[in-house]
Amino acid sequence: MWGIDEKDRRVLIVDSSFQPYFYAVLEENEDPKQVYERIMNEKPRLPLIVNVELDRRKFFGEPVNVARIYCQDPDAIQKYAKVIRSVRGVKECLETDIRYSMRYLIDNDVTPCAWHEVDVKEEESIRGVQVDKVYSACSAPERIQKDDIPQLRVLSFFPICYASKGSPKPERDPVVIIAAVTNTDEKKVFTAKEYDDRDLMHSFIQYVKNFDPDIIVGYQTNQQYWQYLIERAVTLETSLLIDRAGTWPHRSVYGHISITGRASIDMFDFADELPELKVKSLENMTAILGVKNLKEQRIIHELEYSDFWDDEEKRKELLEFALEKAECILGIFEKMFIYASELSKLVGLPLDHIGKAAVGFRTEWYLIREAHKIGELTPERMEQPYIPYAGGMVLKPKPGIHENVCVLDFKSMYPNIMIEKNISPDTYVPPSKPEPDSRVNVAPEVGYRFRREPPGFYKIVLTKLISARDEIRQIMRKVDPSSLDYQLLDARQKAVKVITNAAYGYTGWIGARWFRKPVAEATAAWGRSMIMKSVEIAKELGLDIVYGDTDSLFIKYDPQKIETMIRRIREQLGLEIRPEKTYRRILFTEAKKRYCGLLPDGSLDNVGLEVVRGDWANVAKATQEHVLELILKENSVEKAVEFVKSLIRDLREHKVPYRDLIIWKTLTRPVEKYKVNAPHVETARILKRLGWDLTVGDQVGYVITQGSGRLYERVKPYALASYKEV
DNA sequence: AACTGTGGCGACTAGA
DNA sequence: TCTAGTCGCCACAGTT
Repeated sequence: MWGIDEKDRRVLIVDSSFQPYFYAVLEENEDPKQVYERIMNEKPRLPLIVNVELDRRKFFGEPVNVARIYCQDPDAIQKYAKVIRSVRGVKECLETDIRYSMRYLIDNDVTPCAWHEVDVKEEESIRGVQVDKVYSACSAPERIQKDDIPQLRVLSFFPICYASKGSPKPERDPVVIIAAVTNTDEKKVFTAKEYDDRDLMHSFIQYVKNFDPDIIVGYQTNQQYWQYLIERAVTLETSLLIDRAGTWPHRSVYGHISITGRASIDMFDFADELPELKVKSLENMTAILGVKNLKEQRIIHELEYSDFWDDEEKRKELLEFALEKAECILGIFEKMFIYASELSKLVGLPLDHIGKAAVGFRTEWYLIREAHKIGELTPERMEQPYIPYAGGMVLKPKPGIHENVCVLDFKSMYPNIMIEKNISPDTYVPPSKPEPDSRVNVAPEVGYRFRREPPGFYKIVLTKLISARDEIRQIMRKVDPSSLDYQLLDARQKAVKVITNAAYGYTGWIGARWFRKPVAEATAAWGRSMIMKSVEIAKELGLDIVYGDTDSLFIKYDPQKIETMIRRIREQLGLEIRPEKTYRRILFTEAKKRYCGLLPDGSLDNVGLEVVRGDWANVAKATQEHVLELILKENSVEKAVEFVKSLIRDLREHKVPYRDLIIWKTLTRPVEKYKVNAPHVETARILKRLGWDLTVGDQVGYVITQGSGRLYERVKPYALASYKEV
């Protein structure tokens, strides 16, 4: 364990007492002691087994006999489990694929980014290990209540690779600049001697060693830059020793690059946490987080790096540019750090893994920890066929403009349905099984059964999450909103909310260990039935419903009747529904999931319309937004028409900024795999021909040039077109 | 040759 | 993590 102690010393604690293990689940009709003997008989073939213990656990809620098999070498577990599986009386082996490091954290309830107490003995420092103290653990670490954040040393860096032709290639092209900025206000720019980056690499490595950061941040470092630096170091036949243990950065789980003893964080991985961030560039993320306005940011396109480097005059600009980028990255880190560490604490994945782990894995690691606490075994991951199921219900909107519309929302609908009906992977009663004594809840439409008692795994976990969030929000009310404490609590409740919301989707994910399609399907079915029943209640009261989506109803405002409706829903359905907001005026088209409403504070709520989509040019989005404003706020269609006319004039006269004409789209597959000639695909093909590497997830920006013919025949990458031809 | 209708692809958002 | 839903564009067939 790499950590920081209360005196801000960097420490390494080695706990050699921990033994990795896995479980063998025993057949029900077998005598556990006999199976134990049979397992022990295998010992000569499996010499690394150190101990076998019999125990009781639960698997999908069913009590089972298990043998916990301790194995000296974690790498041998998979192989050993294979042998043990064939022992008579062993049904299956479980938890064989839980990494040793995670096993340690879970079993000792050690939480990353949190304070713990542990009895230690000081040890001699280990060669090549860069810490203040090395200890061995004499006790299991114990979590303590302490929220202070220690003084962390953070280093942000931004490299610039010279590209002689297309994308830079590490075996050919040097790293010409590395800008580094620290949270102690040090700024450094390392440069190559023309095209020789040997010294640059050495001095950067030396600098990192000297500053000894706890956290190294960058942008696109996991996918790009670390790999580049690694391969570059190999090409130059130098070493890249920048960690605290004398090893190279290495690729680890989820495609993350690990730096031993430090947390290596790629801020790009956190771009998904910001839904309003459409084009995931460093510039946009910097702007959206309020670190620096777009207009104040220097722009040098990747295409131009080599031109700037080759030209002595412009080279200075490139250096300043790199430094600015490193500063922006540090700024982004500071805005996101608290959230990242709260998420890490909640889920239990280390800070450097949490960003790269997809939502499904975050949810899963949270569940694995909770399962361990209640003696529930974690299922193995299994291949599942993909079969879709029916989800939420969307009501047809009444097109046109409506005045005073109130939105009623069910509070955490799916989680609360799962709690209320005890829907869980372990409470599901398959058709082949008889109805248990505890009786069952039967889902509407789909007919799946879930036993009512005892509380299922999901009910336990979701109840805990929901009440945790309520508690945090209670405390927040008493805290000064501008304080650090408030930020901390807010980040904490957001992290809890994300995991709570993902729980339903998780059970329907075919990659999930706890995948049970009936769980997801039944939850959605109950959701549909709830909303339909609510519509009935509203109709009985004579309320006018103009729209609804999954867990919400849009109703013409009528305070008394709405009050009655809320009460009836609580009494008859057992769920909480509440007024979320009221629109002064709202516009629906004939389409579902698309509308624009005017809120009491005068702001517009744009839902689903082009305004909020990332695949429209800025000029189109801004125009739609303004038109909606004129219609909803000023009630004037004429003004809107006039505005559009003047905009078209501006467009023809090239008065609209070039940047606003670019259309961005994401590549969802390798360029060769596309079946159609879509504009963004054609753009990608052009870039590829010029030597630029494009992979899945890359965003391409293009403009449509003047002329006639198909759009894909007229596209150009935005950096390669001139305004005149657009 | 120019238009119209339709099915499929692809990207993205709304809601949990 | 899931499903529901929209919309633009392309490709192709059929009509004017």
